[in-house]
Amino acid sequence: MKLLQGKFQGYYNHPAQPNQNTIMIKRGRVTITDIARELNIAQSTVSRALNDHPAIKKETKAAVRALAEKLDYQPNMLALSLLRKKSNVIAVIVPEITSHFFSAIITGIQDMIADSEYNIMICLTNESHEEETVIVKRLLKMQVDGVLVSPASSTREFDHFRCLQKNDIPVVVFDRDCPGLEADKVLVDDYAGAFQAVEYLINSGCRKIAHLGGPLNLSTTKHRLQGYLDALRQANIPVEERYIAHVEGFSHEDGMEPAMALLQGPDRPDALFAMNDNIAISAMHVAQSLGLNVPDDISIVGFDDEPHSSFFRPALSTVWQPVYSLGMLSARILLKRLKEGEVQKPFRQEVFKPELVVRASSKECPVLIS
Amino acid sequence: MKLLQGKFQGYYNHPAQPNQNTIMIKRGRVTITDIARELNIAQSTVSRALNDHPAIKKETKAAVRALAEKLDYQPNMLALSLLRKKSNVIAVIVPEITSHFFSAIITGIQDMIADSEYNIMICLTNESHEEETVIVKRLLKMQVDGVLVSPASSTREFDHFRCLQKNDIPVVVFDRDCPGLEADKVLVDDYAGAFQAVEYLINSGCRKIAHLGGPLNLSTTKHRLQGYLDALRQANIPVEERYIAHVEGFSHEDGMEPAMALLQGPDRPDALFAMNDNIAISAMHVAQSLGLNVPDDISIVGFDDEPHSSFFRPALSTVWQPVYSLGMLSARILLKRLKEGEVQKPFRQEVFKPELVVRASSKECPVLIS
DNA sequence: GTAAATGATGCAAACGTTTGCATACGCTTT
DNA sequence: AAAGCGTATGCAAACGTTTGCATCATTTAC
Repeated sequence: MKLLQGKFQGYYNHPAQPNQNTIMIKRGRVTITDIARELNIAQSTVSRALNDHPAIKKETKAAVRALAEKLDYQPNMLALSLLRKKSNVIAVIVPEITSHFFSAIITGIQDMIADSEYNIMICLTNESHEEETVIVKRLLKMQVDGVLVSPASSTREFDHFRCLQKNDIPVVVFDRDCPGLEADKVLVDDYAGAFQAVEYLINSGCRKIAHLGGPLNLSTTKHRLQGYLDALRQANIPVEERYIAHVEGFSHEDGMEPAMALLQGPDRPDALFAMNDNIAISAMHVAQSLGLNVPDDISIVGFDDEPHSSFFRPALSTVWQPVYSLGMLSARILLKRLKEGEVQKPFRQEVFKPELVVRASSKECPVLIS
Repeated sequence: MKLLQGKFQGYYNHPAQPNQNTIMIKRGRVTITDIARELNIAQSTVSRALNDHPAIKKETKAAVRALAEKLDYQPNMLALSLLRKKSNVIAVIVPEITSHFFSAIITGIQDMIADSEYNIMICLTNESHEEETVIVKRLLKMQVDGVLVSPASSTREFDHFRCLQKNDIPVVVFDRDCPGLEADKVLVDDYAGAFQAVEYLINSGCRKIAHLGGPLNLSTTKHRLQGYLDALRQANIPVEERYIAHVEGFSHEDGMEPAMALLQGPDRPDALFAMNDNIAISAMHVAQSLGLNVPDDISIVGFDDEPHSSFFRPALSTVWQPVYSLGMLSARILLKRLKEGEVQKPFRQEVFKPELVVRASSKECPVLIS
């Protein structure tokens, strides 16, 4: 390997060198200049004709359009984006999309944005702060126009999002809050949802209520824990540390072990409030495999109300969240920001109310909650 | 409103006119030219310095890099894309993402593409042929480099995809086939999966086996139906028209009515093979609400093996599909095509084998299937 | 001591579009 | 006939990069 000798050679043969052959064959995309040449007129005339500029003669317009049609001309958005300094891309950063929760939010976003001028680019962080920052760097280079984000569970500081804002890219935070970050936010009142759920469990007669919670630095799960605690306090029920477990992830498997520990531990709880439906379901599964009756021996309530949750036996009581609307509103707010052109400081903060859905996995409640 | 008088005025004030004020304030993105000006050197030198070109002095490189760092310079990919005629964007066209099926495939695609040079753009068709064609038009304008697609259930002809190919954009079809379209394809042997499932039901003693199928122009559901039919034929069981229903959509709600019709009809079936887990689950729900015992009165088998399917009671027997691998492979094939630079005609067609997962919603089978 | 090689940098074109301004023509008005 | 105006078009700059070639100074070789 003659390394030093051919030092330059390899370099100058870099990807984009104008290899005549390739360029002639490859990428035969027809441009505005092609049409102009063919018709013996200026590019500018072609451009104006295609954009229906009033200063262009009818006949010219007709001729241009006919040829454009015939050659199947497609405008090159890249060129326009460069000129306009506007890529027409909105990025959506989410931890994952396999849960119904995030995929439904994204569907809401999509539907809102569908007939705007924008395209959406979905980015998955896999709950990793590191991947999140890498993604943000990329988006910056890509010159995205706006960003919708629900941070990874491992993210504790938000300088990368501030970096976006510093570059005049509006950021809208949804579902998972970024405390300390000044931005438009569309959140869910997780505290109220959890409080409502636990209050209901108490009213139905449960006293030993356990909680399977999530990562503590995540606003959503933190607030759910707080709602749980406050509901207990309000009813003068002492909080037992051993009734509170923190689950690592958000999927079924993650819930099994903690659920088993709780249910086999001393002084088994008579109710369980899980931080999401997946965990609730695996807890129910564990309970039933231990021979317990749900809800007679133990009431179980989840969070999210995934579409299949009503099909479990017993059907899962859970807290419904307006996922689709949440996506729609987040997108709408971002679109508005983009239209305004990043003036107007005051950030919006919208909070959706979740709603308890009582099904069969929890004991009936003699007292109606107002 | 003096319409004619000011005819031009309004037009010439179009969006991108160089409004001095706005341009000065807005979009203060620092460019390579800024760095060059600051350092009193040529743009080209800055560019080469940043790209570690060997012909640039160490000191120059250091100075450029230092300033780039200080000014937080971010390369503008739009400009590069225009120059290279390569947007570095791969589009993924799917009917929806709320089902675990497609979202898991997308996760596979993402993971494969994550540390390549490409970004992925996800596009939802909502099972609509029209939206699909609109999306393809957009992608063409955006100059995407490659497309992964699973067509909408209402799509019957594929000229829009051919249009992509005509523009040198490689297309990889996954899961749902596009018959007649010449392209790389990554599919699942739905026929074999269905055959296996129904053969198993027969071996377990069922004779009156019903099928809840999907849209007939969709390759996947068509093949599942065919597998069902052939398995019956192989066992010399006559095919009964009244045991076959076609479900409109793919979600729980869509399955309820057809399931009810089947189970309340004359000569109730003793087994049911559904085209997906959602439909299977709603059928199970209907059966149980009618007081039937699953699997003693009726065996139920689904398709997809969604993560929660083992948590139903009884746990759902179903046909597992390698969704994640399917996404990975599709993406890998596309990446390879992109690297090759669209030569080499022969298209690949990969077919994954699904696998029957027997759980409790179907009677045990005395004879082991080889 | 001159020719050739090497090292470091600059110039300018290219990618495809839009758009302010200039131009050219024909017509009316003074 | 000169000035003015409206209509239709062209010219060229701009967006931010990369890169082939030219340039210039310095060193090396003979």
